Amino acid sequence: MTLPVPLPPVTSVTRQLSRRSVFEALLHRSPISRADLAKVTGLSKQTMSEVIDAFGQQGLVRQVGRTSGNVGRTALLYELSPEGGHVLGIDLGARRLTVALADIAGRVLAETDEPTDNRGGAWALDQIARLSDRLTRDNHTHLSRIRSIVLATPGVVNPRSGAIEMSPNITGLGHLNVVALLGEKLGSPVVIENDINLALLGEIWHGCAQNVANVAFLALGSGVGLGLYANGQLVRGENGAAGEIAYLPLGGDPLQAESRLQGCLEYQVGATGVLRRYREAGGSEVDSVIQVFERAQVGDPIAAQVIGETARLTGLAAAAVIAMVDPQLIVLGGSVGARPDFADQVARLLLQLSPRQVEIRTSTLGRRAGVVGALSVALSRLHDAFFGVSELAASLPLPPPAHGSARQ
Amino acid sequence: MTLPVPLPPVTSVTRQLSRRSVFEALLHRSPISRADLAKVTGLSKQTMSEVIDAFGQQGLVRQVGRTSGNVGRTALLYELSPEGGHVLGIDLGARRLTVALADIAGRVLAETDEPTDNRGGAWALDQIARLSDRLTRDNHTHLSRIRSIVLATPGVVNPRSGAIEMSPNITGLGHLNVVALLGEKLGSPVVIENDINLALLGEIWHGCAQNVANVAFLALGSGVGLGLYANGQLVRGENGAAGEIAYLPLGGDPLQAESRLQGCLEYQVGATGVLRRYREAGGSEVDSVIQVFERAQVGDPIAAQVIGETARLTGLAAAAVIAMVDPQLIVLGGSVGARPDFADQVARLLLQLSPRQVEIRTSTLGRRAGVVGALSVALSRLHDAFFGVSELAASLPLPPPAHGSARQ
DNA sequence: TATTTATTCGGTCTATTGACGAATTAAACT
DNA sequence: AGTTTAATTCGTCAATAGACCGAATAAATA
Repeated sequence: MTLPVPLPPVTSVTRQLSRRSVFEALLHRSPISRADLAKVTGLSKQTMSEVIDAFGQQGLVRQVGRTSGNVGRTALLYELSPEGGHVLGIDLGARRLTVALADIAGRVLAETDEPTDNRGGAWALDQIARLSDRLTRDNHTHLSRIRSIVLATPGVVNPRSGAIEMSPNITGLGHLNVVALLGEKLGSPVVIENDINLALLGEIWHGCAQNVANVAFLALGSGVGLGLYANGQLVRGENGAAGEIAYLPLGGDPLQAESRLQGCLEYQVGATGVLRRYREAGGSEVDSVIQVFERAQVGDPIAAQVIGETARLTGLAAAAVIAMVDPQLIVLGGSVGARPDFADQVARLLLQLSPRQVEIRTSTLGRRAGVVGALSVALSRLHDAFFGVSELAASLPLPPPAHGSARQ
Repeated sequence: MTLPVPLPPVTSVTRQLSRRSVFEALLHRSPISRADLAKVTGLSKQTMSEVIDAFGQQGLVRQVGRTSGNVGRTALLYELSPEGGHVLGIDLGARRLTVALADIAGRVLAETDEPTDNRGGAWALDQIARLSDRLTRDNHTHLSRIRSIVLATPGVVNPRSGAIEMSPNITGLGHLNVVALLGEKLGSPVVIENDINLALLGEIWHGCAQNVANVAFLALGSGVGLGLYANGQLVRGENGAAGEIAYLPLGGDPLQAESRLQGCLEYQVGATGVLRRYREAGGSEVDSVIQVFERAQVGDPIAAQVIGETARLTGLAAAAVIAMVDPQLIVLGGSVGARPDFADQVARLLLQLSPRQVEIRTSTLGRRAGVVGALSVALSRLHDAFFGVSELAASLPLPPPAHGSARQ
């Protein structure tokens, strides 16, 4: 165990670009020799040796053996070292708290979960700190070596301040400065992101939506929500409220009191909505949507009808998503949405609802999607902190209109 | 008039970055002296002189006078030269063809229009070539000096191939390879983009949506369409069909034949839909939506009711946009949507439909929006061709999942 | 021996720094 | 008032450091 890895010293832009492309190659092709790295990146062998030396001194890279069997001198092989830094992904759900640990190379080292402390607020934050501390210690590292943390939480997360603006399911979280408190407890920069957005990114990184630039994630569980990924970027919206489709004006009168309170769509397809409709249609006593599904499977016609209506409304929401953002793929997730029988019904309806056919898949990561997505963002943030060129990547802004623009 | 400007010779990445930031400063602050440029860009005076010299030799920059009145030596002032290159924006509408000319600094030099050749197809392309040729000659330049052309057209434009996939309003355009044909006629690279997307970009550049990162443009005229701008980027969708909200399942039964043919929403709020509803409600003989508005203004209750219903459905569509992408601003455009009386009705309805209030504005560029947006894209493409750093991808791609990822 | 890897050396390109002359205004002095 | 001096700013020159590459060379191995 070496000393904590220092931040890389300031280098010139061009060296930083070289470092960046070497890092990227190491990320995707390790273990790899310096000669191969030079071929892949287009840099010279000379530059490569310099960069690898610097990486080695920072603990970013380690040697892992050498080639054999080929003609010519054997080559030393290198890979990213776990010493380079670790990241934490945390999914703070209303029922379950999950924490996962990965290293800078994106290797998921461990994952653990337990029921969320139902006293909420500060207790939940304490619980996060405890669980994170244990997870790191159990895996030969320590909180002080964590370089980036991302927290998944339900509710609207302001993309500028990081504040949680609506968190109906976890009590007393909206009033806390979670970023500051958790950052202090854990000793690393913390970023908060909406759980559905992170579930989407999870599916994109390790799940059923890999290598896709335009995806929508439609989550249906106790509530309803949407994650949008367009042009290879997460769409957060101006206030972080993109994807809050509870208020989509579908499935009922959007002006009636219930719609305005809970959201028109969620009033119908949210868990309480499904149970209400089952009850009102004369269904027998149940206390979870899962039970309605079970009833339907054993032949309860009322349950089947209620679920069919839920699928119809979900299909309408999916059709709206397709019409508006034209994704290549829609992933259905959440405790209800991820059920294959349910997804099949939605997909069948979509055949008639939308003129352009879009593939429908069910979430492959399930409950893990959020925490995996949190890891992916934490990892990206760590990489950008080391090798970011954010100020360069943007397109040139156009000049504002001049006052004397010609017309004819 | 000098010789055609040669492309800049290949330079190193770091010099290219310097050139880029000098160009950007010139774009936004000209006329400006070399000393000020050095301060603004952070480069040294020495480097600045080298870059400005190179720009001058390429014809990108010209001297425009000198400072006076200040203490110290006078400074020479520089600005981008029109010799640096011109761009064309073209809006090929079903009724009107508009062409506009700008120089590399974003100065709009001229704009002209005439009725679209209603024979469509190849005739329209010939007409574009004629009008473009005339516009450039009338403004002391020539087609051969045009470096970038963007064409606005109704219909779905495939973002990868540039092919026009659905163009209901202009006959015989879908079967032509417009990019190749027009590029050959005009002698410059041509890019095609959906007219509503470009109208949105026009409002962002020179209209009512400046300095906003998340905007939606809701166009209501003969048809209905949407342009989305999120994270400072246009959302095109996987097939370029983002914003094709004709098929949004609002305002009627999305499964009925008419909805599946024309789109559920457009069947109601498109021009033919409005006229049909007015006729079915017993309204007197009219042949344009404008006339229905005029009737309503002089007290025709049926016309008022029909327009109110149109506004209600437009409000529902806007509410759906707000719920899904959370824009900071919605711009209403198109011959119907841009009417202030109509927009007021929509805005009033939105107060009740959406829990979060979003500003509504009407298009300030009107019919010019498309061509202005085309200019802005043409300009951005020219800038990127000169100073692009596209190979420096914005974010490092994460590694794909390894096979042996840990769990516990 | 042929081939591949890794290192060393020299050359080029770019950017920065500090010094300097040129040009101009402000202030001081006769 | 007119002239001289100081201060300030602009742009260039020369020297230097960082980074890259290519060629030559040494090392290792089938």
